[in-house]
Amino acid sequence: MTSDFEAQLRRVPLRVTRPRLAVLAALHEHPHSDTETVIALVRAQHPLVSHQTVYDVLRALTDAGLVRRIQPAGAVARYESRVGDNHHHLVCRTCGAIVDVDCAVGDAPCLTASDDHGFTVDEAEVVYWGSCPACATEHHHSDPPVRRKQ
Amino acid sequence: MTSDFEAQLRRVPLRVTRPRLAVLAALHEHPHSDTETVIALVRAQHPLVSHQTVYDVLRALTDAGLVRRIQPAGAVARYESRVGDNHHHLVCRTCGAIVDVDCAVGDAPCLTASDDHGFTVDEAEVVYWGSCPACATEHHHSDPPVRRKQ
DNA sequence: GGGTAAACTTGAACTATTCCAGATGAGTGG
DNA sequence: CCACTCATCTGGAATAGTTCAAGTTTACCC
Repeated sequence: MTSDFEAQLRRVPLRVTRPRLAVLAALHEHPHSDTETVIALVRAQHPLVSHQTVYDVLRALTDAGLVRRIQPAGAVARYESRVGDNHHHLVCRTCGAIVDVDCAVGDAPCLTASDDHGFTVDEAEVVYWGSCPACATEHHHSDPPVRRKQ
Repeated sequence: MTSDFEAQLRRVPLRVTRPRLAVLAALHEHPHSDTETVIALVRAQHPLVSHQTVYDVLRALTDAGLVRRIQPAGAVARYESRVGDNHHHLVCRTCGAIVDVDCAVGDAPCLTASDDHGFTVDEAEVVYWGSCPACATEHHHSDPPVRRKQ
């Protein structure tokens, strides 16, 4: 498990450090975590890791393609370690929950705009907005509002 | 033109004020503007309008459905007055330019996820990422990097 | 083991946005 | 047409997420 993450880092290549292994492990077990959550998870094992290091690591891993940054409108950045496919996300407007959803129509149609206006398109990102099962059933209570940036 | 915006506000209903008319006019002539740009456009006619008022107006108009907020990952919020259809956007990774694109497959398929995991989906947002014609041809120069938040 | 660039720590800075309290004014009813 | 009232606007301060910068440590190559 750990050696798997080590191999991922060496393949990129990036130096193998404790903070990077801890971030990869955290995202593997808690997909769609935001930075604050990743910091807490990393510090559970290595209390002395600085927040700046986690920001640096997340950027390095994202640039290297080992993790993917997702940022629904009005929310903080979240990260996931599932990369390489083109899957999309369901996002709950109420509680912010995110779940993966496979691309509905395979790869190709997802990249095809009706008129590309001369753009060179390399990715089509789809976000399905709605309510998760839990929030849909109790939307009349005093919902604790999600912290949103917007 | 101005009376058209006035009618829009009364229909919602929202009070008709100079800041609101100015924001609607600004977005009508400069779609996909960010807040800073809207503030500048409004102040061209009404120099004394505060930035907080523009933020308030944009929120009120968004909540009322007269404008739509769009916020590509890692960028500041932008606004447009084209509402009511479900069109999508092409976004240039280099310069941040945004252009509208009609929904490729009509309405219904756009709302259909391959597996909704129990979510109640009310909107499918599609962002096509790539390079605009200008940036695609000169991507080797020292591109002035776009100010991005991420 | 020693050298070196990459990575980490610490602490401050920055930016977009929001919060707050008080002043103003648009719409309504007299 | 005038007064009332609540929505709206002003001005200023605060917040949160993220980034910048300088100096120290450490992973990797020889």
